[in-house]
Amino acid sequence: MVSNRGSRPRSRGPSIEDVAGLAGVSAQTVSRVANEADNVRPATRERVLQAMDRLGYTPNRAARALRNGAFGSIGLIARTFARTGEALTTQSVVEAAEAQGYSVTLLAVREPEANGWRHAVQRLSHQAVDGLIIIRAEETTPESFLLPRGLPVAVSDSRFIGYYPDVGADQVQGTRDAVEYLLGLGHRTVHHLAGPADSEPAMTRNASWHRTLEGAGISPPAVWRGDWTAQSGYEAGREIVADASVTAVYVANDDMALGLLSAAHEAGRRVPEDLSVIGFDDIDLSRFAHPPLTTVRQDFDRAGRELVRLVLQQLAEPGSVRYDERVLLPTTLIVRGSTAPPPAP
Amino acid sequence: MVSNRGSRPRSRGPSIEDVAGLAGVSAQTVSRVANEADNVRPATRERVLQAMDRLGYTPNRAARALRNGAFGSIGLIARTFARTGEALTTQSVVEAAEAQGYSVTLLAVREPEANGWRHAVQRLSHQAVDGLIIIRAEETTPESFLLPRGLPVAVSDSRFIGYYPDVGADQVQGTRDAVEYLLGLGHRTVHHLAGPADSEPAMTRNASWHRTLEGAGISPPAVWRGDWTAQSGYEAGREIVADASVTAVYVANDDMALGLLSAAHEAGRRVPEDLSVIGFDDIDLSRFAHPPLTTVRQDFDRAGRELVRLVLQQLAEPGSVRYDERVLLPTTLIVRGSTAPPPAP
DNA sequence: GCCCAGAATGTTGACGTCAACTTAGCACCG
DNA sequence: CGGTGCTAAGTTGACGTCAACATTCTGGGC
Repeated sequence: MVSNRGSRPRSRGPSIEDVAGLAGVSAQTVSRVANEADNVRPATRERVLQAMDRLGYTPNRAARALRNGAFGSIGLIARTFARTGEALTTQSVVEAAEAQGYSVTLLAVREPEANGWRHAVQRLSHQAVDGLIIIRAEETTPESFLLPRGLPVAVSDSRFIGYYPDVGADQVQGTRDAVEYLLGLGHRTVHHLAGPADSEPAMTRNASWHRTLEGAGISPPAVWRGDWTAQSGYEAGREIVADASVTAVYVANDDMALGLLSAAHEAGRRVPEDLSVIGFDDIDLSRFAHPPLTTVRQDFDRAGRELVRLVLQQLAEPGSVRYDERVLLPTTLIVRGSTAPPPAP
Repeated sequence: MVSNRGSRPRSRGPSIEDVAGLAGVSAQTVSRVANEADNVRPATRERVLQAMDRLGYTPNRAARALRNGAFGSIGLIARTFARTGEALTTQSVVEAAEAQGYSVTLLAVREPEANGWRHAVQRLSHQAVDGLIIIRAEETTPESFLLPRGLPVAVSDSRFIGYYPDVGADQVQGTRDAVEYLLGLGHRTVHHLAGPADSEPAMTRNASWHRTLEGAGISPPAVWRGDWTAQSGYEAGREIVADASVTAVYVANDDMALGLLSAAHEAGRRVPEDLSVIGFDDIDLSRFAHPPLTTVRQDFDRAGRELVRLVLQQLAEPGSVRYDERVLLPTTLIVRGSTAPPPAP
C-alpha cells in the first residue's frame, strides 16, 4: 500500500449519533430503524426517518463491514473487462449480485504473470470482499498464489478449474457440434484456429476438435493460433485463406472468426461457397456479419448468475460447495450463412 | 437494506493483534510495518513480516476505511457494462484507478427511470466509495435525485453534463468531420441514423449533423433512430437501403453502422459504390467489417483516465474542480472502405 | 391503584486500525 | 558517568455500527 490517501480524512457525513440527536432517541434506535427491525413504535420510526432524511444520512458501510465481518461486495478479477466474453460475464455477474444485495468490485490484473495475480488477490482478498470470482485466469496457475482460507471463490474459464468450483460453457460438446456439423456438410476435414495456448477454454476447444476429428477417422491438421482478437484472426486468416485446400475452419471465438472473414474477403475467397467458417460465443455482431456467422452460442448471462450463486452459497453455508464442482452450461449451434457444403473439386 | 447477510459473521482472518502476538511486538509496530513506516528497526521489521506471512495476514480494509474515512474505491454507475462503449470505458477506468491504488465498484442501474438511479446512488453513495463516476446516464436528469454533498463525481456522455465535471469525446467536431467528408466526396446530402432521443451524445451528434448540413446550405432530411444496438441499426437499415435516393449515411455509432451494412448486403445494395456509411467509435471489429468501416474514432482509454483524474483531484483538493468543467477529447476520422463518391446518376 | 408481562428504548463494548502521544532504549558528548 | 537528543517501540482512544444485555415504559388484569 503505497498511496497516501487517507492522510487527511475527507469530511465525514452524518453518523448514526447525529441522527439520534436530532430525533431525540438513542443511536441504537436509529440503527433499528435503519435495519428495519419491527420493534420500534411507528411514531418513533417516523421521527427517526425524518431526521435521517433531513441530514441525508446513509449508514457507513465501512463501520457495518467492520462490525459484521461482511462487506456486501463480491470481487471480480480478470485480465480485462473490455473483451466481449469478459464484458458480458461482468454484466451478468453485476446483475445477479445486485439482485442479492451485493455490489461488485473489479480488479484488473495488469501483469499477466503470477505476480500480477498475486497482487490483485492481495488487494481484493479477504478483507475487502465477501467472495471472489475469477474469470479467464489464463496466465497463471493456482499454486502460484494462495487465497485466504475460507474466502468463497468461484471461477470461470480458467486454469483454476479443479481447484475451485467452476462455471463454464460445455466447450467439448459445443465444439463437437460445430465440427460434426461441418463434416456432415461433406467437408473432408475441418481446420482449427485456436485461442492462446495458456487459455483453458482455448485448449479445451482445441482438444475437443482434435478428438472429434479422430473419432471420425480423420487425422487432425496443424492448428493456427490467435489471441482471441479480431486482429489475430485476420492475421491467421491471411495464411488460412491462402491455402486453397482448406474448405472449413472452426474458429475458437467469434472475434477471430470475423477477422478471418475479413481476410477471406480481401483475398477474394468466398464464404461460404469456397470456405465455411464457424465461430464460438454468438456475440451480437455475428448475426450482422457478412455473411452472418454460424457459431456456437454460449449463455454468458447464465454463467454470471451461476458464479454469483456459487459464491453466495459458500458464504451462507461454508463447505456446502465442493471445490471441484463444475457447472456445465449447454451451448447451441446457431447455423447462419457462413457454412455450406465444400466446393466441388 | 433487506438482505440478511452478516447475521452470522464469517470467520475472520488474523488481525493485527495476532501478528503482534506472534512477533512479540505491539500492534502499532505491526501497523507501522504494514504501512511501510521507516522508523522500525530492520530486525523487528523482519520478525513482523515473517509473522504476517505465517498467519497470512492482510489488513482489514473495513477497519482501515473506518479509521481513515476513505475506502480506496471508486464507484462506477451505468445502465450496462456490456455494450462496447461502456465496456471500454469501464476497462480504462479500472486501469487508471488501479494505477492510483483504487479499486472500482460497479453498480448497474436496473430500472431506467429515476428510481433505479436513485436506488443505485443510495447504495453506492457516500459511504461505500470515495467518489463516483457516472457514465451514459441516459434516462434521468440530475434533479431527480440528490447525491451526498461533498462526494466527488465525474460524468461522461450523460445528461448530468453541466451539473458535474464531464469527460467526453468532441462529438460536435467528430460529427462535422464525418459529414463534411461525405459532402466533400460529392454527396448531395447526408442522412443520419441517430441514437436514442434520451441520450446526450446521441442528441449532440444529431444536432451537429443538423448544423453542419445547414452550414453547407443543405436542408437536413428526416433522421432514423436506433438504440445503439446492431439489431436496431439493421432494422433502420432495411428502410434506409430501400430508399434509392440515399447515398450517404452518418450513423451515430459503429454497432448500428454494422447492422446497417448487414441490411445493405441483404438488399444487394453495394457499399460504398451505391451507399457510403460512416460510424462513430472505431470499435475493434469495424476494421474487419466488409467493407472496413469508415468511422470517427474516440479515445475511450483517455476518457477513463480523465474521469479518474477528475474524481481523485476533487478528493485531494475539494473545490479544485468546477462543477461545469468539461474535458473534450479530440476525435479522429478514420477513413476505410465504406465511403466513396456517390454513384453516377 | 398496583403488579406484571411484554414491548420499546437505552447502555455498553467490541469489531481492526492507526494518529497522537508517551515511554523506553541507545549513542554520543563533555 | 550523568546528561542530551535521538530513534524505536508501546499505550490510548476514536472512527460508526450493532448484538447483547439492561432498563424503562405501556397497558391490562385484578
